[in-house]
Amino acid sequence: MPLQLVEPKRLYRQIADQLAQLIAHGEYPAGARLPAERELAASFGVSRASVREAIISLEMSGLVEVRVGTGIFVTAQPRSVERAGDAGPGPFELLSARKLVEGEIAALAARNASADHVSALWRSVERLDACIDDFTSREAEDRDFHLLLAKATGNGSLELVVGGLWNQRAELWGRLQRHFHTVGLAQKTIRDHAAIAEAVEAHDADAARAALHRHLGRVMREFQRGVDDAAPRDGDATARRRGKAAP
Amino acid sequence: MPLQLVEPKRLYRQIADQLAQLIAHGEYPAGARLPAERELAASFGVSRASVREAIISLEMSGLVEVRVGTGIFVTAQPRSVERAGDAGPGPFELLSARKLVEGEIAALAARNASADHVSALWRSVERLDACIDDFTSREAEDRDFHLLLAKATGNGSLELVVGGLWNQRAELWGRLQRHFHTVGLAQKTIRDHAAIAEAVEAHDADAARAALHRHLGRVMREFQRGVDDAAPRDGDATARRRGKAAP
DNA sequence: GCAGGTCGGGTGGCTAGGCCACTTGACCAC
DNA sequence: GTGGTCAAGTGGCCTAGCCACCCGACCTGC
Repeated sequence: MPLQLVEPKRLYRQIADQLAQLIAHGEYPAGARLPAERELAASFGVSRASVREAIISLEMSGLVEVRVGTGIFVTAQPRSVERAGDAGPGPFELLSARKLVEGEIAALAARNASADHVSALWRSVERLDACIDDFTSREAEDRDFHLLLAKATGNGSLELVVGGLWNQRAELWGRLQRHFHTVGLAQKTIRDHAAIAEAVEAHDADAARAALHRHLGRVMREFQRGVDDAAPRDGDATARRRGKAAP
Repeated sequence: MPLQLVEPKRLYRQIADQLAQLIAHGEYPAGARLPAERELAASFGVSRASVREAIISLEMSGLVEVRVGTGIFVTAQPRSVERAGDAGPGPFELLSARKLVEGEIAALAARNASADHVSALWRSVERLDACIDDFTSREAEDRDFHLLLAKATGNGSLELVVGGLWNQRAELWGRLQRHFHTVGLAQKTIRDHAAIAEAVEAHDADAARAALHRHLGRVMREFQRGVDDAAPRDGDATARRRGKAAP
């Protein structure tokens, strides 16, 4: 029993976390086949049902693809960011796109949000605080906050836009998460979200936009640091170039 | 066995879909408790394991929240405004979302566009002029222009965002057959696109944003006229109501 | 009366073991 | 070579059961 019985969180999440880590660390590269469910169950010391639940959650996150009768495969993702080659948008593009789009969304949300929307935002902040130790639910809560912000604009299309941005993020997830899963970072995120919620509650559009820009700006800087730490040679030059116009 | 044996997709997805429908249709309003897993299993005629998998997928989608020893609860989010016969965002929501998002994209494009990008925009305007009589290629050309504008920002994520907005548009038009697109409208579109291209070429961000706002604002007004003609009652009141908070 | 405890029914969490349908590739006959 | 068969491996799904937890009803005892 390598996993604690009834300690912190649901079993399938622990398993999903561990598998996600293995994938992120390159143990199972994109396109690779994971061990069979029965093997995973044995090696984790859990039942096959729990493994299946974990797999389903990974499937939902787009990290993994299940082919019946064949196996479970790591979703084919664009080449790793550490390699200079890039297919699809990189993390900095995504983050600056989010800054642009979600900044305006925050401003509009500040103008349109109802009391219900505001309290939903605050509840999300509280939930994030509550699950600070659980990587998976932290991710979900983060996403939720930004979706709630979009919802607070009262414009369903904008919700879908933000959802699309988070889907883009999911594609980068395996690469990003290594740099993004410290608790300290999550705590800063809580403060940022709270600042945004506050501005929305005050119906201050400019403050909301600014707070969101600060939030994502900080995330960009943190990620930059992560890239520098991981690859002090030229990783950041590559990354920085990717953030500018691509001729 | 009310559910087909080995038909289309995995069981848990079918169950999740049905539950999501029930939630969307207000069968289980926000905050309500779903029937117990065992009951759901019985009523669906499936095993509890499958129900659990479905619940986990709904949990991952943020539709549902599981409280151990207590029950499964619908997450407090009012996506159930199904009433007036429309699911998903309406045309006015989509257009104002595009105004918000693409306005900023136009401004950024004005700052970042290279000479190549600018000439690509002009070529698109010319092509639109050339195929003014062909409804289908006119549509494609229109879409192309807006995608080129996003590409001119140099940010791949923004291209995907605009692509997503046009997908929303495609779905909308599937629902409401009314493509009130006239040649006269297309000619105004050409002028609008030209104005945007001009502002981008001049690297004038504010002018670009304003030109795009004018463009989509005009489209909104035209569409409004179409709605009024077709249904003089309250077509837009519905749309407007959906923009406010849903109790 | 009213705190404070107990207890039991209901709920989700997880395990064990089993059967089925599907995929794949090796093997064999033609 | 081509085509078919067949068996092993895989995920899909089920049954049956025990456990930990939550909560309300029901008792105590002050």
